[in-house]
Parts: sequence; C-alpha cells; structure tokens
Amino acid sequence: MIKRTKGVTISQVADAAGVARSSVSRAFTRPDMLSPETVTRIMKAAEALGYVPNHTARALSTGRHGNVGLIVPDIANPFFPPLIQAAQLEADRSDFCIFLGNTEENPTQEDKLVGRFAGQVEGLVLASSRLSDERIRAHANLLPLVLINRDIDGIPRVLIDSGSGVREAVEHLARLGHRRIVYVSGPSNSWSNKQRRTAIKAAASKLDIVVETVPAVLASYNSGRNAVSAILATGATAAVAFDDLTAQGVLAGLSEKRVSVPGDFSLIGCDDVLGAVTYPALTSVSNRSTEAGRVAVSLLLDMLQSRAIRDVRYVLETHLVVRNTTAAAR
Amino acid sequence: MIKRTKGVTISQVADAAGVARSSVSRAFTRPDMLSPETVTRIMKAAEALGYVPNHTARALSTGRHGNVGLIVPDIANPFFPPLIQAAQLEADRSDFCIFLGNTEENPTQEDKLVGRFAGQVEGLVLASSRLSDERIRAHANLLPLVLINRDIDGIPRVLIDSGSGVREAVEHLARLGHRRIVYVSGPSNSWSNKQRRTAIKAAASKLDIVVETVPAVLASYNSGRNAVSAILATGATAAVAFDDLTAQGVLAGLSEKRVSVPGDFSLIGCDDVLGAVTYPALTSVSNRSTEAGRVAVSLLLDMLQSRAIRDVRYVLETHLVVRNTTAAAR
DNA sequence: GACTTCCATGCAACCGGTTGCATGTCAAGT
DNA sequence: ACTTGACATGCAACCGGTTGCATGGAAGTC
Repeated sequence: MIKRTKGVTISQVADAAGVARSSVSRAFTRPDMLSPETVTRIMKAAEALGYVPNHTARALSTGRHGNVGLIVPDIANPFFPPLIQAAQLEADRSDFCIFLGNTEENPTQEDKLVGRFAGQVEGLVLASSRLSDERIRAHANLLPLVLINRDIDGIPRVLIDSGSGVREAVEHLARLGHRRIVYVSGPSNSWSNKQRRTAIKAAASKLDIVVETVPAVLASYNSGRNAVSAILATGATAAVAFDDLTAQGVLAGLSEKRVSVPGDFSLIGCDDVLGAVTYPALTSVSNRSTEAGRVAVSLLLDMLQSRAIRDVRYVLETHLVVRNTTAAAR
Repeated sequence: MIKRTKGVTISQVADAAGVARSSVSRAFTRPDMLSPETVTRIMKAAEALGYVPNHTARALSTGRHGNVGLIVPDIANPFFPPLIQAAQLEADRSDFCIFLGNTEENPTQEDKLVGRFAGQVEGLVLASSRLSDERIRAHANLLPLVLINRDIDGIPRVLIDSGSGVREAVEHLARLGHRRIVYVSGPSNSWSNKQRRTAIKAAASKLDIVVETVPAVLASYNSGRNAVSAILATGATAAVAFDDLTAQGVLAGLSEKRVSVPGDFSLIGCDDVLGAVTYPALTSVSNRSTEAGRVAVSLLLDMLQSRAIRDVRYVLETHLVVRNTTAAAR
C-alpha cells in the first residue's frame, strides 16, 4: 500500500515550539515580525518534524498559487519546445511553476484547458492560439493573459515577425547573384505562410528579382521532396521554403536528382529548427521562439506583480542565419 | 487595473437556490444523493451566477488536486516532445492536468522541482531522471512515482529497451561485413547510455566484432561532431551513436573530413527522432517514447485510484529502422 | 512612579470547499 | 394508527494555512 504521507501541519510545529500557529506561519512568511530567537526555535522544530508548508492551503487563503499556465497547439512541432523551455526557465526564476497544455490544434480542447487551468494558475500564456478573438477576450476578462503570435488590441502580446528575416533572405540571395527564385509555400490557410509570401514578393520586386511560387501543400518533409521537380522546372537557381522541414525535403529531393547544394542551387529554410543539427547546415530564418517564451512569461509575471494590465505589443524581428546551403549563383 | 475576478462561491449559489452549502457541493460531486428537482434548481442558480467550483479549495479538503507532474531533463531534446504529448493526452482522458518540469539535465534542479511539485500534484512521472537511486527512493516515499528509463526495484517503471534495437543494429552491421565499430557514448550518468553500451558489447562479442567506445560527453550535435577525429583514429568502419543528435553531429564531422556516408563509413543513430526528416536519412533504433509517456501516466493514475503500489516493470522493445546511412564495409 | 509607545505574540475569523452525522418527512409494513 | 426505514437535506467540523486586531509586557518619557 501507498504510504499516505500525513503531512506535518503547522499546528504540530506550533505545539512542538510552544507557540501559536500564527507565529509559525509568520516565521515562514514574515520572520521580521518575530523576535530572532522565536524564529530560530520555530525553525528548529519545523526542521525536526520535517515540516513543509502546504502549498494548496496557502493558495486557498492568499489566492496566489505561484503557477502560470502555458498552452500550445502542438508540442511535437519543433517550434515550441524551445519556447516552452524558455518560458519554464523564466517562470522558475520567480519560483513559479508551469502548467503545460497541448491542444492538438483543437479550439474546443483549448477552451477546455483554459477552463481547467483557470482555477489553479494566476495567469496564462496562449501561444499561437486557435481560439476566436471573442473567446480570447472572454478569457482575458477572467484572468491575466499574454498572447504569443496573436495580435489582439488590449491584450498583451508577443509577435514574431518573420517578414524581416525573409526580406534578409531575399537580399542575401540577390547579393549572391540569384535573379530567379522560388518560394515553396506552406499550408494556404496559415497566417505565417501569407506573411512570408507577401514579404518575399515585396522584397523581390524591390530588387528586381523574379519569384515563382511552388506549393508544398503541407509543411512537411515529403511535400518538400515532391515539390522538387516543379522547383527545377521554373529554372530558378535558389529557393526559400516555408519552413525547415519542407526545406529538408527539398534538400533530399535535390540530392536524389544530383543537384548539389549549395554548388548548383541555394536553399533557405524558415524557423531555424533544424539548421544546426543537420548536414549540410541549413541557412534559415531565425524564429526567436526562445525569446518569445521568455518575454511572454516575464510580461505575465509583471502583470501579476503590478496588478495592472498594460497594452503591450512586443514585436520580435527575425534575421537570416547564414549557414551552408547558400552560395553564389552558377 | 486588472479586474479581480471575485469568484462566485458555493455560499452564493446556496443562497440563490435556497439550500445549504453542502447541497450545492453534493449537486456537483454526488448528484445521486439529492432529489433531481433540487439538483436542477441548484444547477440553474449556479449557471446564472457563473459558478465554477474552486479547484484549490476542493484540493485542500479532499487531498486530490487532479494534477500529475512530469519531469524531463531536456524538453528541447526531440526525444521528449512526443513523450510529453502522449502523457498529456493520457492525463487528459482522466481529467488530470500536467505540471511540466525541465531540469536542464541538472540533478539539483530536479530535486528542487520535485519538491516544488510535491505539494500540488498527486503523483509524479520522472523521465530519464538524473537523480541518484537514493534520492529517487526518498521521493517515492513521499508521493506516488513512476519512472521512465530508470530501473529501480520496487518503483513502477517503464523502460525502453534500446538493447533489442541496438542488438539488431550490430547484427545489421555484421551482415554488411563491418568487423570493427565504435560506440559514441552519451552522458555517463544516463541509464540509457549504460544500457546501450552494454548491449552493443554483448552483441559484438557474440559476433566476434571489435567495439571501441568514444565519449561524446553530452547528447548533442556538437559533441558528436567533436568526436569524429577520435572515431576515425580507431580505424573502425562503422559507428553507433548514443542518439540521433549525436549521430547527426558525427555525420557533419565526417562530411567535413570528406568521409562519405554510407560509402566509406556506416552510421547508426538511436531514438529515431531525426531519421525521417534529414538527408541522408539516418538509420536508427526506434524509440517508443510515445508509448512510454502514455503507459507511465496510465500506470500512475492506476496507482492513484487503487491507492496501491505494484512493482511494475514495463519493458518496451525497440527495433532497427534501416535507412540510408549504412552500407557494406569497404 | 504613572503614562505613553512599541513590539512580539496570541486569538479567532476566514479562504471555499467536503463530509460524517443528525434531523425531519413521507411511504411502506404490520 | 403506530412503528420502521429510506431518503433528502441541513449542521458543523475540518482541510492547513493567513491575517486583522487585541493584548500584555518592556522600554521610553516626563
């Protein structure tokens, strides 16, 4: 049988130390209110009994549980783990714990999780939320909320601007002498995809470069691989892919067709999730997901402390990370 | 200013419905004890007021918070996200929430997290714990614990037996004619590392193959890359790396030294986290991390429900997934 | 020496639920 | 018609802390 750890309570410590319960409580929360000797005596008794304050009881009376929630659409998407990690680290610095929720890209599940978390966290970070603006607003009325990659007036938000990095990518290719490039697009209903395609077209037209779009349908390795024939058919000498996974597929497809990268063809990914761990190292647009996670939690903790809500709109610019899949045009 | 959401309490609902607090409580927890009409009336009142039971208060009196903790050494390691995802899904099926902890591979941090979680979760899953057996045993005395990839008698554990897959890897290499191979080892305090090294040595000696060990210190791309000189110095024609990240680093290092894979050298990873998305596709040992996450949480919830601790040792076998980084020895 | 001031500590109410037991009611049993 | 029991509901204690206010004693003031 499980040993039911009957926790040591504040009363037991109080008895052992010969003081009132309130004094024990103060010894832990505001020792300056007590005489040093009393504190010492209480601490000794607590130590001897192995007393640990009950988090739940404390939360009940103070209303502060020292937890924040983080909800993401898909943990398995490599974009999120660094974000989660950074959020965790930032929370930890203030002795907060993280509740993690994964919605499987499902708004209903997301709503359910928010509700379930609401009672036990002081605030919430929603990353790439799939909820409607109205639902988000409704939640924001109930507890402090910070958004990542959702732009809603009046709710503090952290936005990753992939446009800036994509622009740099095009400029980089232009400098290398490429005049005709391909954008291997991602899911047509993706906001990021639109953002990236728009940025590429704008940058290219300014530099007098021709851009063609080849759809990859899904953001995946196989889609990228299947797109290779179409890419080569355009006669382009370089490509920017919707994300790193797609780029990696393109890389594989090119290799099978004996097109060497970067010798014969230059390739750039997006999100920089694989760049540093694959070979050849992929030139990619940074994602800043680490900063996003850190900043979002930091913003949230600020709100909790100041009890004030500011209309923050924190934009993170992205940049091109040049590695080994881009070179001068043949 | 933040709207301090003064939660609707059970008393308010009781007043509105003209019943005692206890009846409201029962309407939510054991409606069968009340007459159907009363339940309806209470529910209506609750609905009208927007009442939501206070999770913390409930936890305080029942001792059940409906949370379980999951602690992993490194979220950013692609081995863990699928595990976390599966754990989350399983917890969700029983309406439990997941507390996520990331230890950064640091035992001190792990200890700290366990302590911090202890007060607010009913049980804990420790994945690939870096703690000593003693510390783990100590924690297991305080609350229900399930381990993943740690084999300690008396504590329920889910083990991914990479031994079976590694054995297949060695046999595969033997069939291809390799007689001298290298094991690129991972963190020395990792249980998986020991398991893999042991399995390789056993399989190799049975097949009359020479194995040398080259340490990579950390499970990372850079460690793998730095290990390449040492690997080549052994004169081996093939290597098995502690994990896919390390393997990918080795791949990059080999490529820089103009050693072609699989032409001149065969390489096998472990955990199969990158195999399908990189080029060349990495031959690797499957990981089963999804099952591990699911089973661990399911085991934990069982323990919580039955209040009994069984000495479960759940082993998941792995297999070799042959892709394109292995070929006949020169 | 009497009077204020201040500080350390205790008392008791409170946070928002749950639950064992007591009570009242109504229908069935004899 | 009276007992018995089942059932619905209320009462009050409890979970383990926190905190505003009261109290008593020591130190400071005149």
